[in-house]
Amino acid sequence: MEKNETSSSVDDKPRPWQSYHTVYTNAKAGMEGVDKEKVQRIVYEMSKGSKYFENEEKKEALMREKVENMRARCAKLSAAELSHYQTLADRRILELEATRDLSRTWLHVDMDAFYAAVETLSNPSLKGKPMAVGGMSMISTANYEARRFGVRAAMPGFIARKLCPELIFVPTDFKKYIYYSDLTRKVFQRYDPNFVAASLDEAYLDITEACRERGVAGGEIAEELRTSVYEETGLTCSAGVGPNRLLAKVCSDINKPNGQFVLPNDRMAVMTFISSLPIRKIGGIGKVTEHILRDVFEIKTCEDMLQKSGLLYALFSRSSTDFFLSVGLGIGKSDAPEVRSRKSISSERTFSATDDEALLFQKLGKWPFDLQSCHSNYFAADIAEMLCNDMQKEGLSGRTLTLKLKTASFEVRSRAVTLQNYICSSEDILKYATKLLKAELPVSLRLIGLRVSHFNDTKDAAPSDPGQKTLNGFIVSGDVSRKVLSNQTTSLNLDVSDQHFVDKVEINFSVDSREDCGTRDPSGDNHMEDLDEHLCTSDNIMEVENNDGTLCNKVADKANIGDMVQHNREPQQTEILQSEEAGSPLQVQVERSSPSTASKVHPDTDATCSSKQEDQLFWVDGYKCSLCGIEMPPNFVDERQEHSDFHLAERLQKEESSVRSRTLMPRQRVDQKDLITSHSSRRKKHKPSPKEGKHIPIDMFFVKSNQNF
DNA sequence: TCTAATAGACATC
DNA sequence: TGGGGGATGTCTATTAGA
Repeated sequence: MEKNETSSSVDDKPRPWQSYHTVYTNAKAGMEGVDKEKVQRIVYEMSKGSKYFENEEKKEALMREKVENMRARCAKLSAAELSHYQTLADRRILELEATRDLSRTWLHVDMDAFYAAVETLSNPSLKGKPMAVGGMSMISTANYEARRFGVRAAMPGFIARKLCPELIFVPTDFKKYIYYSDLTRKVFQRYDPNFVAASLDEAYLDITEACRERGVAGGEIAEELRTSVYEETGLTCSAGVGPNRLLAKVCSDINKPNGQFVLPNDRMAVMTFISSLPIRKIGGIGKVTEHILRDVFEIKTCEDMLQKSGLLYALFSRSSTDFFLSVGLGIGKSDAPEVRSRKSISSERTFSATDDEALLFQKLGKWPFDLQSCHSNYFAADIAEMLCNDMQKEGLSGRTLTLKLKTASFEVRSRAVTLQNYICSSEDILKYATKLLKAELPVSLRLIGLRVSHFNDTKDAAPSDPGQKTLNGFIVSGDVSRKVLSNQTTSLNLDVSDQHFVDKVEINFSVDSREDCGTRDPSGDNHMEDLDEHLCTSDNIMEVENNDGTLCNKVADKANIGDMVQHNREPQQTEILQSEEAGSPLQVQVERSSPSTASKVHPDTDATCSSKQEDQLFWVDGYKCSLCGIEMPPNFVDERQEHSDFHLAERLQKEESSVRSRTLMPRQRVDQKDLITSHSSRRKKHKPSPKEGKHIPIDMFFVKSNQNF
């Protein structure tokens, strides 16, 4: 619909790029004179046909659907209903108006093109030249010279280079940014010791007391602060002064760069300011919300929110409506923000899309013993380990693990499991993450992420520092090694902002909190150990494990037993396949096999129970399938078991087919093949959806499994 | 009916 | 030539279990 509207214009030439909505053409400071149509066309030309583009189109279609649904709901509202909702909305507006606080003065400081400015400071030859901080895949910041070409943050480097061929790319260097950020924060602290750092380059200051003590207006303080920042860092910043944080932030953007804007603490002034303010300028209203509000309700400015308050009240949730109406009134938070503790911690990596299952598992976590000599790539990435490191640095343990996946077609999925006990070790994270990932296979992925939430004791958890979270993300994307990350994070922990947080929260990173990490839950019961029992239901196997010292050996033993048993499974084949059809976990059957039998057979030497030696599966060098070459580490017990089962079923089918082929007609042979394929794909694929029902929590799954036996 | 868990979407820097 | 980030929080819808 919108496509049709925009695909032709005055001269009737098709302009398909006009319907490709990207953030890249949005107004941003320094982009006022940009030829938007040119930028849009180049971005479109470079994007079309790509998987990313296709996904964007899908998202666009979904958004249109949302708009249509909402329009339909609007149309269904009767006059009586509308009047009812208008009454409710009017009442709510009065309630919100009563909360308006004009007694405080907030200052929002935003450093101008911070990373780019710091880079120019340390390399003056960049001055006056278009420059971007980042790389070919993504840029973090562009200086104002580059912005004139349409280059901006969050734009892929290769598109930026197309827009501005002379663009200079500078890699991110967070040590520098943290150093300069610390300098700015030292200035901020002089005006508000409890300032709120929103990121490395942004902060909110309550300057009410500073203004009162010195008998000056907010604008004067802003001017003085900006001068101090420049004198002490050589960097410019912009500032906004207003009665609350929401307005102060909007104000700081008005005279960017190196400027400021003061909104008086006066209701009329606020309402006038708000009346023509585009909704997109408000923090919290992004591309999608703007689109919906504009296309469904014709809301373009903040004032329009009040005009359409009845409809908003009718169609949005209470919290969304409250937010929209507050925006319409220019009301924001003006009290000291409560210190929020961190709610989750995560780590994710983007890589070249692959459906190589071994590779995907490898991205998730490394094997718990040294295989470097076997396969150097196994240490290329290790998300579980990185997450574990980050958690340990902050003394966190949590009981919900979420696996995030981005498919080759840019579709984002998440799969979560909530455990009965808290985890923080990389082994535990890897164990559950592997289960979650396994259930998604086969799949081609370009990103894997892990997040831990539901922390052990949120009261004692570290407060979230937006500066740090940003830092983590960019350091990793900026080709900086984990070692650097570690150092920098440590350094940041000691910087001004964090002292500031520490002052406020009295965080306790005591040994106790670390002791809570791992497999022990607050009650003192060790559910994780229980779970291990469920995982490995053979008492005999447990004996072997309990007598064993290290985890590595435990895992390896488990795996070997699985491998060994595999070679003895031929007589049980019918039972195994039936069991699987019934939904029973195959691994349990296998692991219940007698270790004494297993111990007689070595995977590499077994030749006793196969009719055909060449069809036998064993793990070359302990990790590579002898039949198809797929690589799976020994601690991937279940995966290896399933893999073995697959080959076993395949072989049986082959043998059966070869017998039948002597008597079957060609068509019947095809049917047989279909049968195998469908069976095989059914066993591999399990992709639960909200509609289909919930994931069984993993620990519950194993408890149930155990009960079955 | 309330609550917790899950999944996806959206937003920010 | 191909190449489109990472960390975190909030909200909403849906579902299942207590």
